[in-house]
Amino acid sequence: MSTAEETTGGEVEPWEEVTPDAARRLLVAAVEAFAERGYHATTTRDIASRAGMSPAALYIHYKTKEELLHRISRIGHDRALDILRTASRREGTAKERLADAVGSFVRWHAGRRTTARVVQYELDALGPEARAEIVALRRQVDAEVRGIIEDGVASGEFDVRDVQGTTLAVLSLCIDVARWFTVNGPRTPEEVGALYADLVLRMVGAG
Amino acid sequence: MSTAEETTGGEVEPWEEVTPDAARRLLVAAVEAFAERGYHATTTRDIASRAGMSPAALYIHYKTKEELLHRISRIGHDRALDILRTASRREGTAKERLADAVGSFVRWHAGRRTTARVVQYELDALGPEARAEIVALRRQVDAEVRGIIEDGVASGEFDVRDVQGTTLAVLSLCIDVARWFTVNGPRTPEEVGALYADLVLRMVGAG
DNA sequence: GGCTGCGCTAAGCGCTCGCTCACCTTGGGC
DNA sequence: GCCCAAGGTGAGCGAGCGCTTAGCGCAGCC
Repeated sequence: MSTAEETTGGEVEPWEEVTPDAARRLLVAAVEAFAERGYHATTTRDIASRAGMSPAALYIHYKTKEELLHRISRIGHDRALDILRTASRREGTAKERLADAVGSFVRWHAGRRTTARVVQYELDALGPEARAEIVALRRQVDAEVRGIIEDGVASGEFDVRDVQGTTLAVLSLCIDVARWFTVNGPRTPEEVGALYADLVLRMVGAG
Repeated sequence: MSTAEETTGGEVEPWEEVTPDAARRLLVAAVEAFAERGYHATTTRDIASRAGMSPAALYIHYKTKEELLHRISRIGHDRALDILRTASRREGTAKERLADAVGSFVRWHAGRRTTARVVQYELDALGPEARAEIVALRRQVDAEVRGIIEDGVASGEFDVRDVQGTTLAVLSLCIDVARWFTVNGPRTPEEVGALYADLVLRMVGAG
């Protein structure tokens, strides 16, 4: 269990909060389809058939295709935020906390790449209200990383001229992992996490 | 003119190679639409009406909607590669060349964000042969950046353990600019380019 | 053992998609 | 002044989309 936790960057088997079982199967199918082809290129028939059900079954558990994306995005952002908060609020120096935050955040983007891809790149497919809700979560993600960097600057551990710009760059680096990472590649999520943590420490002058 | 060149990261008014005029207007309209809503969410009617033409006019100049994306992606990648090659082959130390490459590459992604967005994020919408052609160009992009980093390591200017991994991270950082940058934001393309060049030099141990 | 309600399916509605086709307009050559 | 190619339009085709509806099978209760 704890091994699996480490390899995925935090969670054993996700979506356990989604019930009943048929709703979860549909949601998992939607994550895979959205990650592979994108939200707009995915049909409700494709999602249903991946879940082993008829097209109409989707509408028993979800009002629209967009509600599926919203649920996925919401749960994914909650999880991402949880990962960063855990790293941010542990004991230790700012350097240790930043390395932990970047390492686990990157492991999540690499290890749970299908989810991360949907979460990070399908935001624009949401309607205005749903998008506003998610954007608020993203601001909290930004605040969490910025907080660690500010702590490091205050304690003298870090040497950063533009805190907000550096925060943006750190998150940017982590998020883009979801775009290029593939399980067929030469690196494991752990290796990428360790490399990126090291690079980020250099970026803040603590390498 | 040279001012404009600097603000956009390299080019004054692009797409000049696309003729005749109607074909260029359609292509520019497609870039805007694809960048705003994504390839699959864009309709041929939307593209044509942005160009001030009827839906059927598109098919006089392009065989399919996908051919439009292919042309955009090809020209955009050529331009991106050109920017990196120019920086890579200028005279100067590896440190200067890497700062120049990252600075101009980032300025292009920020200043010509609509194009960059399509180029970097709509690759999967291409068919197999077209995608293969673009993937080859991307390998050349990677090689150009890796070359500079290898030069810096060889000359002792850089301290990099994992050259390929660091190359990936540098490109990743630059590319993700196209995802988050907005003209309404607080930073100009020049400012982001300068900040990112500085951060990248730190990543390679030359900050 | 019959009834009820829930989860699901088969069929299909209305719509919009990418794309086509028959026809129209226009500017240059003779 | 007439012709024709090039470049455009209006109308619409077949297909596939998101989503709905009528009804089926079956587990649980009396």
